[in-house]
Amino acid sequence: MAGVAEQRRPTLADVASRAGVSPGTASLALRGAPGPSAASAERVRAAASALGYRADRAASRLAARRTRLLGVTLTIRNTFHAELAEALQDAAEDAGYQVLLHPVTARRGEAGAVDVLLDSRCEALLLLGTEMPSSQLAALDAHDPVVLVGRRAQGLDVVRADEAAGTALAVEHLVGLGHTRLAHVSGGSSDVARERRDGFLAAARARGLDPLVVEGAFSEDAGAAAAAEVLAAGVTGVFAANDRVALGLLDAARSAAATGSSGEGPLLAVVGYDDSPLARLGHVRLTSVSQDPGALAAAAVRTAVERLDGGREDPVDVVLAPRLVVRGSTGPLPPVRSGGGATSR
Amino acid sequence: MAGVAEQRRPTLADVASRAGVSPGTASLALRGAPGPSAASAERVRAAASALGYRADRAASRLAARRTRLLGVTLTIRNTFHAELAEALQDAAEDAGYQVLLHPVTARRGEAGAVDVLLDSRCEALLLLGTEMPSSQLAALDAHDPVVLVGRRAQGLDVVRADEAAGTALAVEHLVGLGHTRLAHVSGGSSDVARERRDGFLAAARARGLDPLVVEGAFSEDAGAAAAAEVLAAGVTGVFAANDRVALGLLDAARSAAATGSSGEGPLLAVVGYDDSPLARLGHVRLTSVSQDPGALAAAAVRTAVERLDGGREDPVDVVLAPRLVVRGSTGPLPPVRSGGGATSR
DNA sequence: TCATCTAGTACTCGTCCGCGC
DNA sequence: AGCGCGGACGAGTACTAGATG
Repeated sequence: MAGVAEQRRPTLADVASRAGVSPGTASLALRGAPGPSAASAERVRAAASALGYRADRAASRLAARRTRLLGVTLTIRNTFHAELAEALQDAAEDAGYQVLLHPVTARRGEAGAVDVLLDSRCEALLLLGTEMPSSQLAALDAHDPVVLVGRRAQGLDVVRADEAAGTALAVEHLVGLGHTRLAHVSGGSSDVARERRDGFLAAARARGLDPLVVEGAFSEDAGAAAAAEVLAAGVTGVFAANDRVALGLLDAARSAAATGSSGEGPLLAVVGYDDSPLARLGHVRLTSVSQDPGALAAAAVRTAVERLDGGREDPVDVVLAPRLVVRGSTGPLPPVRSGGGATSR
Repeated sequence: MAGVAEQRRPTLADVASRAGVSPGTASLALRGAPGPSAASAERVRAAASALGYRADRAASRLAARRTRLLGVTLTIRNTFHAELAEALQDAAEDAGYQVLLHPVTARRGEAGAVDVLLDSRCEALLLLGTEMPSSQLAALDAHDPVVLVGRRAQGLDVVRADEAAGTALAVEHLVGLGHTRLAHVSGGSSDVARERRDGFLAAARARGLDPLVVEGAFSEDAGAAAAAEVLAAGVTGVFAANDRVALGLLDAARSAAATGSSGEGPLLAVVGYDDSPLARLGHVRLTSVSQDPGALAAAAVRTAVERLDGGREDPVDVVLAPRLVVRGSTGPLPPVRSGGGATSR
């Protein structure tokens, strides 16, 4: 249905001549910059809207000699990344920047995404959950500020959640509910998984407990696989390495309870990690540690802007306190639940 | 850690002079365009890589008088949109275009996202699951080609999955397994929900069945709420309006089975819709109708490119056949399952 | 003479800057 | 001083005209 009104897009020159001013004046007026008188600014605005003028961002950025663009790479299917990206958008806008998102795809990979961002002259790179080797990261950072979100690296700006604190929150919550037989189903051997496991052990032992650790992975299957051992050990409170593990665990525990002797429903109080959409599912209602994407995003933008506008040189490591989102999957000991799995609301 | 090598980025002119050719020749050589001799092309490439030159995309687009940019709006938290976006990236690349993604955020909304894309001079707009009024869509389309993905609108290009066919696939699958007492838990009153309900009724009746329809919504809670009615009616096979509904239903049915008389596990075969990550969860293994994001993305790009490069004027309605992804949540009648819910693998 | 290659210039569209009024 | 103009500029591409063999 296009076709008809195929005339050339109006340019700034068109607006200027219609308003009877020079392009320079029109540019200032449209950006609300000081200079033009109120009267000419008004005439320019009127002309612009009459013509349906919209500034060409590519041209603006070229002429302005800076782009005010923050490049963001993310694994777009990762819902946590998605939430971060959304929050970054707002945070960047507040700082007078614009976000350029590029997903990491199977075909191009992270390096491909970064290339696009660099070719678009992003002034800084915010990498969500990057898996690039740190030598490459350092090389990038030598040219443009790089901010890592959710991953650590020597000598680079990092914004992350405090894993130990999040873990402690979970343990504290379980203990507060009366659970003393605790277990952790780990996420494997990655940095993050290790931090959570070590944090769990430290927090539990600090409370005089002798907790169980079942080695696992960041998957539902790992959680399900750990269920038998956890139940056999008489554990009542579990801290899972993340929500997926928690989900598998809950599900397996529920099934075991259903087929087993007591028909009382799940006997486990389970805390997850990430506060993913999974945790919010109506029938799951998983208590989970939230990394607060809004706060992480704001910190990431702030970190980049400090480098760009503030002239900071030394790398920072911003560690944010997570918070615990309590839902139905954790209850006091002995668990008082309806047979239906999640607690009644 | 930046700072040190803060010299000006090399430009095409730098590359050209180092290679001893004119900028025009260098430009052609770097793009692999015909013109330069093999020898000069090689010299240009060498100079470029020696200098670490990367063309400025903004400048290129400005000079080229076209951007070859496809603007995509999406609800980034929506995992289906995320999968589409990823597939669009690849499809666009194959067609010689580049995708510019802009998430719809709470703050700016769809109109805001579209504005950014238009200001970036995207040549066409691919809107994923748009909720814009069709008058606005028509206005956009009058200026630049608009392709709607997953939503219908008069007079506009549309790419979507065939809901009726997907529904029929689900019914056929259940009937093929021996189920004759079928039910559908609907998704409410939206267009898509209605198509799925009507498709279900038509497909079931075409097989001489008298199916049950429980009105619901696109949520786990709706699925859980429908469970009692479905079970009481003696239904054995359910087609849920989407995966979330299916999940709620499965969970409630499983709980009912656990507390109820027979300890045999879920008695329902359930088919979902969307083949979302939810369906793939290890402990869920939900049979689901897949809209095939790869195919949708390819069709969407093709549709846009036909308008841009092929000069097509009349709107098309591309309807793609969905496919059924069979997993553990559906089994033959009587269901032979281990007590653990999902079938053993 | 003709195809190949190349240089040079015009151009894209805004923004920045120096200068006059 | 406040306002506004004209033109250079940013980093490329398109096109034309000319040189080469």
